[in-house]
Amino acid sequence: MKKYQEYKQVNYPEIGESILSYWKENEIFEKSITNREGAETFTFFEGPPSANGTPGIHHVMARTLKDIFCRYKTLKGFQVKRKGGWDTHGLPVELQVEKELGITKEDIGKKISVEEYNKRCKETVMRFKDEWDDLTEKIGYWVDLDDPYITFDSKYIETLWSLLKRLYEKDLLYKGYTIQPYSPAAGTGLSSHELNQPGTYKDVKDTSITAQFKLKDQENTYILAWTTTPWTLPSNSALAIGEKLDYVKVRTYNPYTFDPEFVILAKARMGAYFNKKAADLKVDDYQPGDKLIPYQIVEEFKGKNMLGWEYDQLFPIEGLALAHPAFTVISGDYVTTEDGTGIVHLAKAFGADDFRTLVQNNVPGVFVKDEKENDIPVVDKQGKFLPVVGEYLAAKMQEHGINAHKAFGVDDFYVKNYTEDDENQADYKNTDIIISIILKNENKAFKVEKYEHSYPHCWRTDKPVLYYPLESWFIKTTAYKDRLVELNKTINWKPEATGTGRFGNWLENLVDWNLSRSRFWGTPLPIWRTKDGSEEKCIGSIAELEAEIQKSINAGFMTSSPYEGKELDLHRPYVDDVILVSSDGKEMYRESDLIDVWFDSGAMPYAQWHYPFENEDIFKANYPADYIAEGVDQTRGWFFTLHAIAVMLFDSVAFKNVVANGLVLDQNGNKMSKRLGNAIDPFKTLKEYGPDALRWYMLSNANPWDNLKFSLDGVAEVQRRFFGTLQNTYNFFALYANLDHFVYSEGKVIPVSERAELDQWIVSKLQSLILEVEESMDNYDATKATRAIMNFTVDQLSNWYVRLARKRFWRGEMSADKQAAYETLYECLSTLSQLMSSFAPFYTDWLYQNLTQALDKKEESVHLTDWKEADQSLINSDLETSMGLAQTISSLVHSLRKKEKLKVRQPLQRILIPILSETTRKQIEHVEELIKSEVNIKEVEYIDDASGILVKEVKPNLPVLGKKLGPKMRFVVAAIKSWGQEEIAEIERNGSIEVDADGEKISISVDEVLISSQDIPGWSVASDQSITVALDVTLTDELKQEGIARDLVNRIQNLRKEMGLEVQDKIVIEVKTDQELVEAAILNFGDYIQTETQANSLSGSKELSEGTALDLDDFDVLVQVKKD
RNA sequence: GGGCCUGUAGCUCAGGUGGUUAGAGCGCUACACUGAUAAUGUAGAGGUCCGUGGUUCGAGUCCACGCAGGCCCA
Repeated sequence: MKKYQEYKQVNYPEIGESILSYWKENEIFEKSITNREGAETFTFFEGPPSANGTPGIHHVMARTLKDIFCRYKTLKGFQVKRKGGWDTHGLPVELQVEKELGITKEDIGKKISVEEYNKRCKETVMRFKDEWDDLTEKIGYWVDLDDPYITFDSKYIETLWSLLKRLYEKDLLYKGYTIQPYSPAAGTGLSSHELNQPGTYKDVKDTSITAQFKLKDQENTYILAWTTTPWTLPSNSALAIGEKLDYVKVRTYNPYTFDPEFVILAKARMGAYFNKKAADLKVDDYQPGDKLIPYQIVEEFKGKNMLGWEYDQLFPIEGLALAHPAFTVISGDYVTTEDGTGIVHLAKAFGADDFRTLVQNNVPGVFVKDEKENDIPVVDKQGKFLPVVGEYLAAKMQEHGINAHKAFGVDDFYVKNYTEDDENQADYKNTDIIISIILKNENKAFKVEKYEHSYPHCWRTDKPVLYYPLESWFIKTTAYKDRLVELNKTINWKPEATGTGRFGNWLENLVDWNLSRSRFWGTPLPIWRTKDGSEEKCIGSIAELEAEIQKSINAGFMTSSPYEGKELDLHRPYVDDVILVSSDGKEMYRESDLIDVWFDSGAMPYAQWHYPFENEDIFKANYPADYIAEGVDQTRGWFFTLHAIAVMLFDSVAFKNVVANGLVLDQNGNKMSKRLGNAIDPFKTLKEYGPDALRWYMLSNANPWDNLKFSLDGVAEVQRRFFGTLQNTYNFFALYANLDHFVYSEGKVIPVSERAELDQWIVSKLQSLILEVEESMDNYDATKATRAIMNFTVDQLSNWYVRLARKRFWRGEMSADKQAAYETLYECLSTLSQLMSSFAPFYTDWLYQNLTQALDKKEESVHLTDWKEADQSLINSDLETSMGLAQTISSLVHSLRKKEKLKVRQPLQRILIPILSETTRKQIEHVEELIKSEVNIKEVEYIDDASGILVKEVKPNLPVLGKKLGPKMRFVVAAIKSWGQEEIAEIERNGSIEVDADGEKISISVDEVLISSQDIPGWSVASDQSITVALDVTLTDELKQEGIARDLVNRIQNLRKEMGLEVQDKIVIEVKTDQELVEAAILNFGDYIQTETQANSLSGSKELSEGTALDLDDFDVLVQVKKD
């Protein structure tokens, strides 16, 4: 009965499948959690995916990354609960449903009821859940799929409401304005999605003005700013510059009034405002009316220097005056020199950038008060100036004698073309033109021209869009900005730059969180208001809602609860049917907004447990998260909303460690897309390569935070090179262990100190590996860990240990040495199965089963084991250095043999190694036997000072000398390079030597130089950084004979194999040769040949007629091999 | 336009705190091994470290400005 299953071939996808069903049958995942009951918790939060599309290969990356640290921490003894989750609300679902139903947003509530529509959304959003679950299982991502949190669930929404209410009570939830695209013709806001419809952007010709803003307290000096929306100029409250841009002050004349003046603009924009032909004209020679206007730069400065400059309000309209810092120069990060003057006019009400920049600089905007004392812009929702501006413009028209196609009353100043006036009639003037003329007349315009540009239009009315302040609900994140920044610094970001840069900078420039969405499928905002806005209620729970409904029924506003006798659903439209009653008995209606879906996911730490309504203990034990991971594109999404809610409501971080992974691109570095056909199907890949190689490839190929250029060849390589090698190593072990009936028995093993040096070495390496993997994983660096494991497995274990130890497994009966070799190899394999199990969960469990099937004491799965700590007493760095030397020396000898065309089978007498220190000598002596057998030589000779043939070389120790000498370095370096053997001997003898450095005497000590051995004169040598090896290439007859004997063994082994003999079969050999050297070889090395080939007899014969002719380089031999 | 990331061999990637001859794997070439065998080993060839300038005795590494690609945001 074989104790260790042997495999001719392994099928990795099959291993994946069989282990998966083993896990399911035996509930291994569940046990990995229940096993750790009472242990310290390690908390992981699942960022919820949306299941309304099929999963891609990049999800394998993200989910693997999530999985590995949870598995690792479980092995380490933590209890790691991980609840799955689904993101179910939001625009993508709605758009998909609209598309499938062939409707638009307008139709919802008309062609289809909101109830029906939301039902469709709910169905659609989980459409691909099965596929997702399938992938999750197949790639071995352990997460609780049976009891996930779902964001549309009523309990989930109830938690959101309670959080919103807490924000509301802390005065952090408010109704404000945000600048949004708005269609005055349709009277409605437009979403960015509506703006992205084809045909929305059209090329139009608008009147553009470069206005002159007069600097305060400076005569005739103006800042120039350009706009394509002159009607926003009365609302100007600041000017923005780019701090790094170059600006000039130019002496010139106004082209309309011919007044002499100084204007300020970006240097790079001068070409657009001044005629080059006028460059040589004298400014003083100008006569009013001259076509060419001369100009002269009188000053140059950076934008930064302009910050804080004050200027006079362009339209000094009574009632629109503003306090400082209005009408000053501020910094705008988006200012460019691509068009205009490099100076941007800002109107708070009519541009999102303007609004943000002004708010950040605490500059007030131009508004008037309505009857409720609210700020409203000077353009109304029909797109028409309020009378306060209208009066001013009308008066100015009179003053300047401006005639138009019609008489303008105070209420006739529409901005854009929202009137139906015929633009072709005589004297047609729109508001922009009227403003232009006024400014020209008042020396406030430097240039007025028609400008063609692309501008968005309302898809329904075809009229231009207005950027306009619309009401929205906000979370006042800015109130907590400092705390958000501060707590972010305690989070361990991988990579760090995402935390300090991308996320940190974003926090530094924080604006309030716009929570409102005008859609249907999402979490409703739980705020009810009276019609006049005098009273508000924020509902924080279902119980509270029901109580309020009861009050409302009592007040007669509702006849019954819409939830009576129905399953509770907090979505629209049901929640919209709830009318509440105010304290003074007025009707209250719900604010129609839904909330941003990012609030849904950012609230998952609380909502997944229905906290605070339930599970307080679970919540408290699992908050904040120790670890989360998502794509770097979530920085301003999930990462931010988690952080914001945690800081604002719990004064805590939501997560302590976060890995932000990059994108998965195709192998050429292009984004994968189904449309381009370069997307990789994860299911197909899994079927072909199995989950382990795929996971391993993704983790080891590049750091997860770098983009991954995904290549199937790369997966294949990992499978072949790494898993293949490991599997070969296991097969080797199993083959011989079964032959020798070896079974590993813990507690009865030979102590490592009593095992062979080679064993001690690999065990030492293994302990070092455990430490390295631990350190990397504790630092959330999986790539480092996987690479270390690969290096150990392939280079150390397989290519060195197994190769050198092979013979110990082969022959003879079981011995202590053999036992030690088995135990050592077994320990390496079983330790690897655990070390690797986080990354390659299927294969390692399979390996673990194979290794432990003969044991009495074992776990059901490698994933249920306890982490085997490194035994640091077994780390022998001296031995590791020795073995390193052995590897280097062997490699050098191999390269010498190649150069001399002497194959390894030909034994050679000796190698010479120059030795500079006793330590090195001892380290090499330690592994001398190993070197000798590895490169097939008889002796190692050491050459030291006493030998008299050692030639040394000296180099400056630059890092040491550099600090001491600085600029004098080059003299000293030159001096040291000129040294011969005498100087080297002197510094070794005296410990120091004096050097002339450009006339100065400098003492150089022996530790400031590096002495190494050089060529041995007359020998063939090879050297590495620190070691030189010479090879004695003399071939004696005896060496030649031994070479022949080895050749013969080699050929006979081949014959045995051709004959199909088993390892243990015995043979008889007859050899015919007329070469003396061959005969001598058979005579002198007959025993060796027989032992090696398992021959019972070996005889030389002159008569042999049949047999195989062998070509031994220099000789021909006839050999006959028979089974005995 | 802004923030952040990346750029090293044909390909995928390593290269604390600046230091002498810039490394690994794959691929390629040659050889070896043939009792791990549809495996394995060894050696070799292969580099403008994206560019330009700067700091320094010394720069792949630090600084500035660019170029190319990417992500997020405008």
